[in-house]
Amino acid sequence: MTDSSHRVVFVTGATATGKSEWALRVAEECGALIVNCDSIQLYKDVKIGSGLPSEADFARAEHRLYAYVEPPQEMTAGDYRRDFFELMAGLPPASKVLVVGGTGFYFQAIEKGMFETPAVDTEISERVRADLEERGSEALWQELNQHDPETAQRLALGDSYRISRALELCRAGILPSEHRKSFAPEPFPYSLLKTRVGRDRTELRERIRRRVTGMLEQGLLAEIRGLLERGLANWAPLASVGYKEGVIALLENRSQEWLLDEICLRTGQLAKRQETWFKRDPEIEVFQGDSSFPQFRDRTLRFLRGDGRLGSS
RNA sequence: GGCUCGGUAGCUCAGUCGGUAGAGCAGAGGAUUGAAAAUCCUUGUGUCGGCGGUUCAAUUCCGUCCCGAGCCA
Repeated sequence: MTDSSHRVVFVTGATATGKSEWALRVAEECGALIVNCDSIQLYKDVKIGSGLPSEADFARAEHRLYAYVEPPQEMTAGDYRRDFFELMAGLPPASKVLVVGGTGFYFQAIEKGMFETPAVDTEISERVRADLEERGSEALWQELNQHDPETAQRLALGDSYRISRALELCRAGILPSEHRKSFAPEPFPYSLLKTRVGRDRTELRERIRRRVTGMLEQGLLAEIRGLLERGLANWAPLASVGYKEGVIALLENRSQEWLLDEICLRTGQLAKRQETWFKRDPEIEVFQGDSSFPQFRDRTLRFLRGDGRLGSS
């Protein structure tokens, strides 16, 4: 992390906006490296449903952090951050990097850093999960409120996910609210440009439908069946959009039409959440639709070549 | 053609023993610090199928017509 001569562009955006293709074209032109920032494309053996780039696309530019995590291993934002900086540290000086993906939380993890909390015993987290099953999220919220009222107040009673995590820390003797308070984001160590590929909602829905149709034709269900046969039903990626619905389709014997509609619906909802995340950051430059690709291209190329910004640090 | 059951929010439906109506889903907006493609939060006025009648008052009762499903001819 000491070499700060790399130049990094975040290419963010909702799923199916076409950000991979945009990044690829820029990479081809200037020899940039493409780094994944998608929480599912990190994993091996979830090619079709995660929308992993094709072999042909992989051949167009150098790609990193794609399909490298072996099942049943699971990643966290912290793991991703570690892998990202390890990769960056190993690059030749003055590398050009395009970080492409739709996982806002992971972009945040590399840009701003994470709270430094010690690892929690798996025993404790398993206990919390079991308690959640038995007693429900409100009961856990009550317990959290005993330990750390400040954190409890921030969380909705139904937010089982965050309540569990916070309670886990409390039971391990850590106060989440204190970590939050003492946290100071460390500056990103490289020159950074943040972009987002925007897309009109109706157009995006059409693109999603086309893409999901393609996934089904390529054999999404067969891919899922294979994963289930390997005993991976509880593996995190199988809970993601496309896989979750596919598992239900297999178990409940649903029709292809049902599955197509269901995945399109859930993907659209995912896209909205992704947009909400990225919209929050006013530093992200938005490029709306195909007609603004030329501007995107100029902006990113100039930045990567180092003549786009005066005295950037 | 006759009988029966339906026609209420974009969809599926609930409801009003007559005082102009509400859930789930969808949609929209938002949150987000170690599972994040996850997990949550906020948000519901619509000629209650059309037209007539009864009534102070009808989406609710009555008549009739239209549409859908089923049964009988």
